[in-house]
Amino acid sequence: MLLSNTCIYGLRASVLLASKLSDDFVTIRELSDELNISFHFLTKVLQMLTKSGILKSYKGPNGGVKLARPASQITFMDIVESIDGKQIIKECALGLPGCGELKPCPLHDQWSALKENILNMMNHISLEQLASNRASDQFNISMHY
Amino acid sequence: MLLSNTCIYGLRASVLLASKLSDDFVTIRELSDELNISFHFLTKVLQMLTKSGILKSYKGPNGGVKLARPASQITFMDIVESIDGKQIIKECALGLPGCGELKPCPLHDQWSALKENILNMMNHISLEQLASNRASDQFNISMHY
DNA sequence: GTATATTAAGATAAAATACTCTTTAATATG
DNA sequence: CATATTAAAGAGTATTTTATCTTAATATAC
Repeated sequence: MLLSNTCIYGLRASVLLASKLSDDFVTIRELSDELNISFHFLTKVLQMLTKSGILKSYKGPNGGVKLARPASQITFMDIVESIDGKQIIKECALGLPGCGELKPCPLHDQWSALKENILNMMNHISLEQLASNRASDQFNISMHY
Repeated sequence: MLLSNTCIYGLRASVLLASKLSDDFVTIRELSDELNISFHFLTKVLQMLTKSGILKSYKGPNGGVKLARPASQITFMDIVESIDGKQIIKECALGLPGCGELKPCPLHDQWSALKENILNMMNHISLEQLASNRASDQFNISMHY
């Protein structure tokens, strides 16, 4: 599994937030109900996103969370990095110490190519695209034998 | 991280076995020393591969483990499935219940394409190729924007 | 058969991840 | 000010993954 459960929860909540038309704060309870995720756990996850500046939060009545920037300016990768960290994809699949351009491991070239594809996807797809289900506009991935 | 640590250990040990010229059994101690992995833990990992028929083992003096088939007939995926199971790559990155062709989630198409690439690589690269560092012969992955 | 080499199996421990519960802080409303 | 609503913070539990240690089983050599 590439992404942690925690990260997937964060992504799903963020996409849901991006799909909301109004700019009002949305309560975490509402999100957790819609997504069928434990309220308390989702609270923890969204705290991470708030701390990293992806969400804004507001306490008290009519409070909740909302995206801190327009959905078009938040990428899939922003969420992933904020929750799972920058090193989701290891240098190489075999995790060999010191694997790199200089001393590539047996799988280095193939892995690099796949890694690039994954990272590109994450870096280029925005919450807006995910929310509007138009993510596919952006990409054309192919593989030749 | 796509693969578990356990799985990566199994892969590294298998590639090392595939690189041995003689058909003798190799002790797990020798493998763990060469790979710098805890002997006891590697023993557990290789037990999985033995149980699933990828390795043969032999107890006692001159015992050890060896590949059960020619390295050309064992794929990267054989090892991965045997250790991390068949579901390394979830249906879709967002892990939405019920995501599929019928009711695709926002990321379904992109994810499917990447997934295909990853699975293809794992299914087509053999231990022989990994051991001889000729894995790159097989592939030509590209991505267009 | 005794000693030695080796994997297999089981029991336990440590660390990371996933999840829950309780309390606190901030804000709004009357 | 009192009450209600909400996120933040903290403490605790459960599960999974990673790792270690000990004992058993199997084979060899003498």
